[in-house]
Amino acid sequence: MDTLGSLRRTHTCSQLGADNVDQEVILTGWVLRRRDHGGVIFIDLRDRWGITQIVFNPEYNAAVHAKAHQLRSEWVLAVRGTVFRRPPDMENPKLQTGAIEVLVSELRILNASETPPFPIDEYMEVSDNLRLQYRYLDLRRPEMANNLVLRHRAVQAVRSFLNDNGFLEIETPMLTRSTPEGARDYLVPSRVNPGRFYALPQSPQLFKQLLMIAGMDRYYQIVKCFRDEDLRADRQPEFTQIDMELSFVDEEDIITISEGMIRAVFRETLGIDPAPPFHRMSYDEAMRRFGTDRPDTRFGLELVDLTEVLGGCTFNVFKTTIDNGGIIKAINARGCAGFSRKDLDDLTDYAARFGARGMAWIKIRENEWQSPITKFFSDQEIDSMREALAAEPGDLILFGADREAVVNQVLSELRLELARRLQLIPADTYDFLWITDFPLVEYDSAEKRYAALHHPFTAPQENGGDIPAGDPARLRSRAYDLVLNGNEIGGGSIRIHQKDMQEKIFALLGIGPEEAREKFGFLLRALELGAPPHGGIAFGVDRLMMILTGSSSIRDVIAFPKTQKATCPLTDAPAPVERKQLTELSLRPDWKE
RNA sequence: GGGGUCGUAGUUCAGUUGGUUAGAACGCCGGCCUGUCACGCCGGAGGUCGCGAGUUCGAGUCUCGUCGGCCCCGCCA
Repeated sequence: MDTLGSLRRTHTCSQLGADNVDQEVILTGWVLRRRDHGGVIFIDLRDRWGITQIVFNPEYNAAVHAKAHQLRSEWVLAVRGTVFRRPPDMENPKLQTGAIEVLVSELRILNASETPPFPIDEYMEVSDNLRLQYRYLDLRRPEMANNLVLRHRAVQAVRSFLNDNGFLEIETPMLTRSTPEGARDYLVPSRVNPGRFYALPQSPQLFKQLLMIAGMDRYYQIVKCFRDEDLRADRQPEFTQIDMELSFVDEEDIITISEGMIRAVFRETLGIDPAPPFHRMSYDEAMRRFGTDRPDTRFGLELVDLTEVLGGCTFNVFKTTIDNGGIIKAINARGCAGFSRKDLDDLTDYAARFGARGMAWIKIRENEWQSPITKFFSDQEIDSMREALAAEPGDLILFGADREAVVNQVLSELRLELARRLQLIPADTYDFLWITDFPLVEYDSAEKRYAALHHPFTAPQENGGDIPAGDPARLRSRAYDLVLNGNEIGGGSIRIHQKDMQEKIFALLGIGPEEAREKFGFLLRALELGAPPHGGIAFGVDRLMMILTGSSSIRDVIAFPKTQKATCPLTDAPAPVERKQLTELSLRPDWKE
């Protein structure tokens, strides 16, 4: 084994080209592959930046060539050599450095490597568990390394943009207090305060509001947030937000700043310029047309409400649904009348995953509406449906009939599934959409109370002063979400900055004066001491990077992510602790060891 | 808490109605090879079929349980 000594690389493995011919260079990196011809040996040397072919020729340097025979995958090298132009027919257009190669005159083996447990190339899919167990090997793969590079560039673009716009980057505590509402907290026991617990922040929400009250005016932070809920392909227990808050602003200011920031990110990463202003749509319109508050507007297949049209129909399922206060909506799947029985069964099964108890359909033929349920509709009802859906021969109509929430969820998911199957979603399209005018609260039937749709500090729109008169569900909030290709990538609101209003909202949410004082007393007090009007927004970095890199899982843009059971196969966290540690924390275990 | 799916060589996978000695490719080891670039040719090693029960003359294959990966519902203000 050799030492690095005073050898320092002169170039990375992506830098050398025709301009460097005849130069003596020093490269460092890992052995990606060796091609040993008995005589000449070729090694693809890899570092974070790229790949360069290095050559060992016995006629040029017999001793170095002999030494190179032992090289194996993932050995760590430093080499000194001369850049040679490759003969024209031996250039490798697949390599950035493919015009040249480096003929090695000095080889230092800095470390050997056992045969890696999986190949460090893009040609074989490796199981997630193995990848996470050897994440440091997984991250050597250019695809993964490039994801981290792109993430770095995105975050730097954010910092640069916000710095240029008068923002201060300020850190907020990771050890804070648990608050009601929202997700389950990760708790941290306090050693010096037995029986008391910190919570890891679900977001820095209250601290950033306090920073506004402190007069910081414009704050941002690229910050970890923690939520102890079950994982998904786009959800990790710890995730990163671009969190910001501004004083003396309204919705338009936040939207403008956000659009500028997103634009900077896209320019610096993909080289794409998504020119503001982005489209906007009210929550009500999104729910009506797409059945979701984060519609993917890259394709059609919109939902059409047929409740009125079919109010008098004799089809018992529809009639009963409407009589019980439910709704009927439909999607016109254009040109899909040729779907087989199996296609329709598959779609019905898919719909069932989201709560559908069935899925009625009609195939529009030249001469008839082909369906088991056509006979229940009058000519007038058929005409009305034809008009509402713009139905033409060759189309397929899919129905949802249930409570409004169920119909919307089922049909919005069905819409996405149809678009995937019919390949209606254009690639490399980035469709931004602001959703505005959210409801302030929604009724939680399980808890039998109203819950904040966004969070309890979101300001109501102007008539909010009338609370609790009238139907709380009709109140709109000053919240906004940014949706990109059907993914919620950011959300925020103008906050309540007056104590009276905050107390009213707490009351509406069933948080009594006593609980409010105990849990949010510090906020209410701060609101009494000169709180400026303020608002903000937070963007999910991981989800944004998922879209920018085209990844199918959030794990591919996080250096060390967790499995779906929230474990880390690399460190084996979470792990048992010494009994003494628990004792110090005044915790007594009651689980089986 | 629930549903689905997968688990076989280092890796990715195949393995027929339950039936002889569990295969392939890549990788690995050895040999040959001076222009390859996912080099090539020849040879070789490598398996508690996730784990545990059960059914059976016989289980990689069937049943039950269990552990783990992934996807989803619930959950995620």
